[in-house]
Amino acid sequence: MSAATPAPRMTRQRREILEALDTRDFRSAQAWHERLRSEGSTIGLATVYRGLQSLADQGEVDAVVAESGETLYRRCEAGEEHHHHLRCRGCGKAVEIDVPEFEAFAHRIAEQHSYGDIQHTIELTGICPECAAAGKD
Amino acid sequence: MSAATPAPRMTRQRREILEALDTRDFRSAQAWHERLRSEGSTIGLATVYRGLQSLADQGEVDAVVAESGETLYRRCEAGEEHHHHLRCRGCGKAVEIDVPEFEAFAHRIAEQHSYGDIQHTIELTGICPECAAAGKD
DNA sequence: GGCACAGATGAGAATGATTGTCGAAATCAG
DNA sequence: CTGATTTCGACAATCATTCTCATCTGTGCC
Ligand SMILES: [Zn+2]
Ligand SMILES: [Zn+2]
Ligand SMILES: [Zn+2]
Ligand SMILES: [Zn+2]
Repeated sequence: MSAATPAPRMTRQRREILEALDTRDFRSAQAWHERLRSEGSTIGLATVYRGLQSLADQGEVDAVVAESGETLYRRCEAGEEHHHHLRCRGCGKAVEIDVPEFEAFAHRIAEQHSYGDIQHTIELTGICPECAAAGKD
Repeated sequence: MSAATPAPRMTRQRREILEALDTRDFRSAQAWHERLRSEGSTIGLATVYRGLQSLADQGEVDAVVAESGETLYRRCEAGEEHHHHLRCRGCGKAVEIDVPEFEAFAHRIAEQHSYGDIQHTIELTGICPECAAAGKD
């Protein structure tokens, strides 16, 4: 391995993105961008996309693909382990869930079928109490 | 009840789509369209999109959203129960898997957090033996 | 501090998947 | 067959995301 990832520079924009990611909600890149702008930042949309992707690669943020096909992001607990979510389709609020024994199950199944380089997705979505009360069903 | 779903008409195009869906692979709407065209059909792209979506609503085909955000489709066994897949990221080939007790687990978690209208996604992806041999890793 | 430069930014164009529009063609009840 | 309704298909329009490229800015070095 010749190219160790060349640590991203800490620019004003990157810092702003990190600071904006304070809520526990999953939001789209465009939504985070809007928020940053509404708080006075002049950051560009492309920069938000690049920043969030880079942070996701580093494991600093979680990224999930919604049914609509758009990618949603939220800050991840520092150095947290691999995990899954129960996410609200209305507001993006999510809680982390533990799926005991699933990791092992996945590998067993993969081996049975001789599939390699396994990845898995487990996402639960629903409507949170607040959104339900607001009539989003 | 005024508007009961007005059963879709069986047109030549709809029949062609069903016939094309003979392999066990997950492919994009565009890929299925290409195949239909290459086999002489004059069906339009929008029609393929509409048809696949309609069939997915009826449960005739499975639809999954890939990491890229594009939606992949494949015929589902007739009247089959809700299920999940182990899919090859190289060629789309998939096998259906059984995830015992997960359905119950999902509902228990949802109730603990008072989330309603629960849906869940479990997808395993990997590289199948053929694709691995072809060097797609 | 001051310099050099690779990496980062931002405005806007480009892309690519999907959806909308609308006149023409097909389906189906009577 | 006839007319009401639905579906087609070509193509324009959307929308999220990526690319281009001229400009700016951390960072390592003196
Ligand atoms: Zn909510
Ligand atoms: Zn996991
Ligand atoms: Zn299936
Ligand atoms: Zn394969």
